[in-house]
Amino acid sequence: MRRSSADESTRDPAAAEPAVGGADAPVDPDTPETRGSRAAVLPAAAPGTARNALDRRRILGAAVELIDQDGLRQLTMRRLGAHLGVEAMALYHWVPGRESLLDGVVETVVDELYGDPDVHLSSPDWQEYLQRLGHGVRRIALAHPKVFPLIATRPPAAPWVHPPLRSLRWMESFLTELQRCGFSDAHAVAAYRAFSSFLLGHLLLEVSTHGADIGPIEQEDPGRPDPTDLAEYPRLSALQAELSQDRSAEEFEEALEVLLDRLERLLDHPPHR
Amino acid sequence: MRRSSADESTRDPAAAEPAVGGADAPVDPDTPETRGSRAAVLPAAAPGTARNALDRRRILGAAVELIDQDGLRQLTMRRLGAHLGVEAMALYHWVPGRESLLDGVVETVVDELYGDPDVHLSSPDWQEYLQRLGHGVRRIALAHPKVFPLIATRPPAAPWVHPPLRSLRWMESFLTELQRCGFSDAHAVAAYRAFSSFLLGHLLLEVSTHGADIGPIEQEDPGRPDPTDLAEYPRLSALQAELSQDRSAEEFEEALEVLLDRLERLLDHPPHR
DNA sequence: ACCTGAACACCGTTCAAGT
DNA sequence: ACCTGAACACCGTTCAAGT
Repeated sequence: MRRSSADESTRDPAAAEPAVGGADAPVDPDTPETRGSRAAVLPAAAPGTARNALDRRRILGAAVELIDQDGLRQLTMRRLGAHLGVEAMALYHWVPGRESLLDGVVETVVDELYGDPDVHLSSPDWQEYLQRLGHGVRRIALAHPKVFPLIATRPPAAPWVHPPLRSLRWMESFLTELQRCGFSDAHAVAAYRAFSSFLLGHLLLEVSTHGADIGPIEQEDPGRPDPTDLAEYPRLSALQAELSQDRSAEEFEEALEVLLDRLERLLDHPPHR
Repeated sequence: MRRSSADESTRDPAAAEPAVGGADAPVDPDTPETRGSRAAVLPAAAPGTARNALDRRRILGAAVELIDQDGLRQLTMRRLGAHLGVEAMALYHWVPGRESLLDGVVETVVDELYGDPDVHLSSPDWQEYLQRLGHGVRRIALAHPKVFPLIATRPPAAPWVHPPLRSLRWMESFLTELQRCGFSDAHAVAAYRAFSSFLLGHLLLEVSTHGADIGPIEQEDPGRPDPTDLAEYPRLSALQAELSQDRSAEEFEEALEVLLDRLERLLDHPPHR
């Protein structure tokens, strides 16, 4: 599955143009050197010329890779350095510290939305816009199930920047689209919150079911013979087959439809102010 | 700072009666000694008799306290030991390790539902049941905003044990109530998943907005003058007032109503098998 | 039975020193 | 300009030893 697709810095298979490092992409402002190095180092870097050219983007890519593989707990400055063929201390030249590294990981993964050919910043129909956006975010969550809890729980930059979108550009796009289609100020914001909440709940449940974890319990502990002794829970054991089924895809589809219907009804009501 | 406030085990100011340690509260099965010590040590323990009686419950209570105060990252075996007036290594007699400690923290907080006089395991009306249950979970999330991300993201014991309920007993109760009211197998399970997803999304968004964090960035960094430069985002800056408002309570109420309506419609449709 | 001291392997991070 | 070595303070965890 998760091939070594990130290795040759071909991290955005779809969008060759703006992608992550677009000039106006919101970047972490606290590392001034990125501004210069980004445009210069990255597109050049012929493989073979400078073998171990370290830079912020390569570091973040490797960090995502490590979390995808081994989980968040295994992402260590020292391990990340080793993975990149470098001492851990070299990373501090490109990243202020581990916390900021995790912020960068979240930003990197969320920014994959820009590379998704099925998601657009603008669309004639707001319902199609939300459909595509929702499915795009879902694809990201499923592609990085061990990163998603981080996306969901990292403290937002501002209190109104919600997970899982977490991006000023997407917020701007979201609000613009809906207001262009007739949503009032209050209703556009309400829609943004309802949409975020829906995505967050559904996708966190889905990746959590798929065995995502924050931290490594990975190992099957043979000492504990399946802690689920259902003897005392008759309803539960009767429904176990039903409970074990994974209907996530259908449920997502249906809940999204319900949400869109609900939002559509907002359009008929006058703004409440 | 970290006073000895937990020392006299007066950890539940509000609920003096059943609270966390009801006799039949589900306890972590992997430490057999709890079964004995619980009933014996805790209710007895006249303050002054055995000053530093350590046990699993006191440890978990102190851990919750520390996370509530200082955040997850500050919860360290060594700090927790110090908080309890004991060397860190003493904790390993009552708890297998840090991971299991965190599981216990989640269980402890979720079990506060049993002490909530407004939430019942059974109710004549399934809608009232879900209303009370939902509000109970919300109260817990707001009471422990720094624990809730842990509740939301810890890997579940079984793939069908979802956050945020995370308890076989509540699952059993949930399914029993709905089936008693006419929900089919498939519909009861679908309702359980929809309800979990709604609670998870809404509450995680709410506590995340309230500045919960997993890890300590707590400090206001004066070097970074508010990273929100909205110059390039006209819609966003126009709606900033709207976005800054906290309508969480109303939104919760309304979304819960919508969910209940949606579930009610399930009752009219024949089970799809 | 319960706790401690000392030790081990591993963290994140700083900083002077290398090239 | 970029990376390394050594060091510091702090982790989780083990285990023999104390009482």
